[in-house]
Amino acid sequence: MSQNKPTIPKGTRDFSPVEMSRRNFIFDTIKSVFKAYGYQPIETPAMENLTTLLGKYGEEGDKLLFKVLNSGDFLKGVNPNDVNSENLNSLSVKMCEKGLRYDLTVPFARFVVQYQNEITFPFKRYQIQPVWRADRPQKGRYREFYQCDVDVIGSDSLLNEIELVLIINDVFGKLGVNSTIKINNRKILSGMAEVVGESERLIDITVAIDKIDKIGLDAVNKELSEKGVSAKAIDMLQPIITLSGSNTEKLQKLRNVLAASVTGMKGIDEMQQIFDSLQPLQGLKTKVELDLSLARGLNYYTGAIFEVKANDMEMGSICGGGRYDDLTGIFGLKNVSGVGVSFGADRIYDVMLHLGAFPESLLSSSRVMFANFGSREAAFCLPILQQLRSSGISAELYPDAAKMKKQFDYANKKNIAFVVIVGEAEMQAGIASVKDMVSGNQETIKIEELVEHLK
RNA sequence: GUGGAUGUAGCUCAGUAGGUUAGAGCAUCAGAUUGUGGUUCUGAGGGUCGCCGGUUCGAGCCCGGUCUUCCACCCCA
Repeated sequence: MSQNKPTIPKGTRDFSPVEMSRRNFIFDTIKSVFKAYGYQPIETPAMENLTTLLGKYGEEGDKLLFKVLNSGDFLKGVNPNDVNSENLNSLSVKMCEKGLRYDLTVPFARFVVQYQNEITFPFKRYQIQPVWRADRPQKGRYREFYQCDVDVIGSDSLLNEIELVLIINDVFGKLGVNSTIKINNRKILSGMAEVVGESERLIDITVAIDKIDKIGLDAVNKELSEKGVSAKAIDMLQPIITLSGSNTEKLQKLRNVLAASVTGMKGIDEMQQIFDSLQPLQGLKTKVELDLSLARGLNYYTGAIFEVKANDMEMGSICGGGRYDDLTGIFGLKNVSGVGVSFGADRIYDVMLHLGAFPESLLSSSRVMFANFGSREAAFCLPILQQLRSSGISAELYPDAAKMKKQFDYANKKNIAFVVIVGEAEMQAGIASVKDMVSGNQETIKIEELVEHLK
């Protein structure tokens, strides 16, 4: 018997009924939008083979993978000489053949390759499940959190990118979260690196300029220099990093700068096409802006890159994604391009809570509670409750014949809209006293008219 | 992984130079009110002061370690 207080692991959380109703509101909203665009759900296991996960998220990502210790003799195959801290990676692979998934995209790629003959392409799927990262927790960062992924795989068309923008717009519109979609293209970034003669440092360059909003231009230049980017190249990068104007103005300027790069020009064309298509779509509440400083660390992106930030609260990105031309290639299926985004439900929750964006109605459970006066009255009420329920009115009977004060208190705390009182007198007369818990008014209703009255 | 803060009742926090039985508000429960909540009044319960160790006659307070949460970096949803 442990005397210690029960706890849960660092960075994980329990969710109360109130929190769950809010979380479900987010999940249900997102799901309804995904369905409206014809996406179908899948699920994959919490654990994947470690070989599926390793090497997909960069060096940093590998470190953040939770590994699952083998069952039984996990030291089998481990040479005592191998046990030292310089050898942690190969050691952990010997003792752990499974790991918790780090995101939903890589398991999805695995899924697509594994079931390629049963899938109809283009395959539009959504997936809402938790993922785990051994990160150090802080604001908006958890070790267990939910991602809500939508992806189309098996189609090169830019219509998919456009559709994703519309989905993002719909989701945040329905949730009432003002946000901005930042969009960039990996090909433009490649073109930049190519034009300044630093192609092999693409990742370093993108990671550095990704920070411009946070640390400023000077610090970005310093970081570039520290990463070994030549002074000349940094100089050439300046007009690109600090590019301003409308989306099309930016693209125009870029055409001049990147004229020498075939890849870069292709990226510009792609972006132009996306913006042109979005132009005539009215009612797009969410701003879409070309942001060249948007890089995103995941190195499997090859085309468009998306990131969504909440306008009214400081929070990391609440949604992100992009196009990956060859993610399935590493699992043996070549030439299949996909594009998708992932909504961070937990961050969206934090933003909505901060903004007070959750509907009040989420707090109530039943619409109606019947007061309990004893077994005879309760028995009389049960059929009435069933009638209400079958009419779509959620109703409950207080389980004990407790004091009225206690029963009303309960209804009050649970935000129940009406309390129905059927005691001896009401039973005799075939009526019910119905109290509106918001206004405090109470009226007498015939039992037969209850359903109609409470709708 | 690096650096910094934090931890006292269910919650939000007091706690004076280390000195008897550690306090408040809110919440909970009971009563005032035997068929009426959200207002009021009265009373009650609830804490090994995150955990482990050290210094001291004596530690909530000082020291070391550890864990949690939070913040910055790294990276990211």
